[in-house]
Amino acid sequence: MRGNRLELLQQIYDKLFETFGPLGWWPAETPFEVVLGAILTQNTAWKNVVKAIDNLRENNALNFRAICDLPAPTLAALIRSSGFYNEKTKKVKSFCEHITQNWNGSLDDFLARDGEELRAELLGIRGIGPETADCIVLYAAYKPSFVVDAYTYRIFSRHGWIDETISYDELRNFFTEALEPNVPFFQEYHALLVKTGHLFCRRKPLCESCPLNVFFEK
DNA sequence: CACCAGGCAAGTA
DNA sequence: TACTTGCATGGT
Repeated sequence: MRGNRLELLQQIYDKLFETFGPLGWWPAETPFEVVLGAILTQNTAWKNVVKAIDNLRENNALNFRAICDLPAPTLAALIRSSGFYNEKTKKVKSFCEHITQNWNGSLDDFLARDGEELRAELLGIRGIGPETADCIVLYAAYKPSFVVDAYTYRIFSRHGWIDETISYDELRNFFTEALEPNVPFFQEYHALLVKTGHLFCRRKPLCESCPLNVFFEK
């Protein structure tokens, strides 16, 4: 595949969208649900997160105030299925405390700011690393912040498009330096990469039927 | 049975 | 700065 990076990234997107799209991420009803899901899915299969979210909903706890008021052990029990439940309880609580103490409890105000400022502030909260921060900026605040994850590394390094040892921010820059910032486009691109990784980039035999294999030829 | 999932932080050298 | 380890359930 020759040509510049923008061309390559656009062609990859087009191929994946033609195959799987549109996926309509993030699967959530509210920005707060996006935040919860982004934390709960850290190193965890999404299927197990859905159970936790459903549990919260059934207990009328799927909202900011309820999560703030729930005792930690109770919250931990409700999100048990998502794994690392003690750690994740602390993370969810620390996020809520941050909003309460710094934004008078207004998640809307917190999310309404400039994307880069928001990202930096998110990274200062215990339990929110670069991927979780970018998910919140992109899917909860609707600001263009490209999300990179383990599948992005695998897909792009196995094709020889990047060195697998580059940092998160370097891989993120690989996309944002070439692409025009566009929220729906970034949202769908990340979803398509996760879908592709999930289906074809787990074990090697599966790679044979990956739609991106056409890019190995030219 | 082993291995992995839509990471992150803390500890070590 | 660059590794390593703990966190933990549930699916394949």
